[in-house]
Amino acid sequence: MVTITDIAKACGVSRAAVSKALNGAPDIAPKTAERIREQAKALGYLPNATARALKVGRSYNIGILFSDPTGGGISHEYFSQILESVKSEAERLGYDITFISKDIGAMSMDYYEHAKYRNCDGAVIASADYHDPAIVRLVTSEIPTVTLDYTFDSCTSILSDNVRGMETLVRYVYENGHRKLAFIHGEMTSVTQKRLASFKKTCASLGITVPQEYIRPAVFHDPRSSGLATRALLELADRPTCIFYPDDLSFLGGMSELERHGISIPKDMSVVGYDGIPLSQVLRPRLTTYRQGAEQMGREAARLLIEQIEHPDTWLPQNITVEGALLKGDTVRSID
Amino acid sequence: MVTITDIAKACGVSRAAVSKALNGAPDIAPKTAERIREQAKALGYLPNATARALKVGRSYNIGILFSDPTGGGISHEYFSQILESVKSEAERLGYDITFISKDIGAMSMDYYEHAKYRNCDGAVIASADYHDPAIVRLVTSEIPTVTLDYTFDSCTSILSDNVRGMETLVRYVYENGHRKLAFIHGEMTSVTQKRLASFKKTCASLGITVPQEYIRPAVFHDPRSSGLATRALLELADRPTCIFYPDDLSFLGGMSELERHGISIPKDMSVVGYDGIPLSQVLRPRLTTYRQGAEQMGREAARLLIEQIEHPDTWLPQNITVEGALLKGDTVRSID
DNA sequence: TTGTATGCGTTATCAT
DNA sequence: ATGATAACGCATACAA
Repeated sequence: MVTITDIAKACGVSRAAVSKALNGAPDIAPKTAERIREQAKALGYLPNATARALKVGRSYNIGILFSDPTGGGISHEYFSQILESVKSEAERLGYDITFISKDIGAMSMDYYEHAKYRNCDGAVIASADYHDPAIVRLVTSEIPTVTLDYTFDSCTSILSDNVRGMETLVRYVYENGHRKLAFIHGEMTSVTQKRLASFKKTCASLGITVPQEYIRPAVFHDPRSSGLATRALLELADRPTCIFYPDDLSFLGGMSELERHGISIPKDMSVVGYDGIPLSQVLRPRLTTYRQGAEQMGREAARLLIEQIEHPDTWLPQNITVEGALLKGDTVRSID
Repeated sequence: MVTITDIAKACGVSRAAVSKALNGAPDIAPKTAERIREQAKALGYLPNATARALKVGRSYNIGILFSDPTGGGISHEYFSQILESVKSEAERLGYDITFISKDIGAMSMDYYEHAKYRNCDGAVIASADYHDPAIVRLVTSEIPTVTLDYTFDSCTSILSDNVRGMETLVRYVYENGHRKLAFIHGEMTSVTQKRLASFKKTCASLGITVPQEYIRPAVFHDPRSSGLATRALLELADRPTCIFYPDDLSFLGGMSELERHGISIPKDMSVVGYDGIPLSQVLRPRLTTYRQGAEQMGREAARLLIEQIEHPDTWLPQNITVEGALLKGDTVRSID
């Protein structure tokens, strides 16, 4: 491994001079700096992030925390997209990203401890359970954090516009003549609460009454549970004309259940999803859904986190809402 | 930040004693060690991975490299699954993972340089293009590496059993009476070469002749290109009875194209996919496909990489093939 | 059994 | 403009 000491020797200068030249310090003679840089390149010098981090107290590394109790958090397309965009934006700004988890090897640590252990300059958090004390500890620590889809006081958050998204979907369905809307929701997270509240509120403002039995619980990203909820809805004496699913993937469970009953989409039943993942627009019929701006959310999360890291003095917590867009698709039929 | 120096002071011992006690060194009095550990916990001490890494030359951090020229590498379910399993196995063994990429911030580096910069103890590589000189440089460097779905000399690799997988699919289709098999393949990677060769070989051994026009190029994970390939197949005077798709996701493109032509699956056309991602079994009809053992591949990759890192002396490169399994699904019709 | 001294690679402070 | 030196937090060879 070639270090600044090697370069210093080769150039006949001190290590300090090399460090300055390589970091573009002003108090170094231009031609000397040039000579040093050439020599560094010639020797194949690479800065050592570890040594630098130890010295300057900044690792240029940000932690990313995906916590999903149902396992495989990363493998949901919505999360993957966020991860990918956080990653590329962070890299663009000179930061690497490392996953943060509990219990690394033999040592048992919580998220905060893990982040400290790795000297993360900050952390992006995407969690299904923001009540987890370990998450709260990290968020309320001195480590700069940005949360996704949940707001803590004094912590920047990036929010999907769940309220408007759901309102947009309900209105679209309403405009197509539907008055009997059923809603299958995910676990009772804050996201679900927002969507459910928006669903009810929008229905109310449109003069639609939603019977209690039209609201069914299921599990996010779990087609089976949404399939069961669908079956329950189909067993009702007075069936809905349109079913809202917790997310696009969950719709697939409903789809097969409907098919099993010989019910055609959208001829006999209209449906809408949520998320707008690429998959939803590849299906036939294309799913009517609401696209969350996952890439933009990830990008903003990385950008704001790094801004906070680099300018802690002028920083104020922000709650940014990223707008999505209605994807009309073909699964909502216009009825009279 | 509380360091071993603080603990040393609080306990009235030297920093060395603290270090030894915390690392369970044998040459320290049990009761002293106990006292030190208690004090460490009381003070909320956390080891500093950066300082330790600088000292011992090991970062307990492994790099993971996903390179997919078509962008968003992580967001394909197959890759996500591998990432998730590499991550959890590595963490179980005491390692964190960091993404490695080109061009981090202002500095332009290749993969090798990035890995060195971060002092990665090793790297897991999943690439679509193993001819990329930057990848070759990393693989042939002194950094321990494990490759997925590609074999380099003197480098451990984890391979999906593409040859057997394709053979299994062909035989299954054959047993269901099909003799006119079309094959839509992805980009000409080594994976594609193996699958294509296995397809042709198995067909030959079963006495099936595959006309040139039954072999169509497309792009992995790109439903549109597979849709176009499907259309081309449908325009043939002598249509195939079964179409092989490059992967499960690509099948969706074919599905909508078939539907557009009023062709029902599997009544009028049989199809098979590849990958066996969860999605494929949620679709109706369930896709006939071959499941690659993504979780197992990731786990093995992490396990073998860390074994190599920790026992470089007794280590030999291995090429491990992870077996998959036929998912029969419902998209291959039995014909006479 | 415990402590002292040293160095990992870098940067920052302070002389020169 | 340049260099000597110390320090970041830790682990280890060696001395006591």
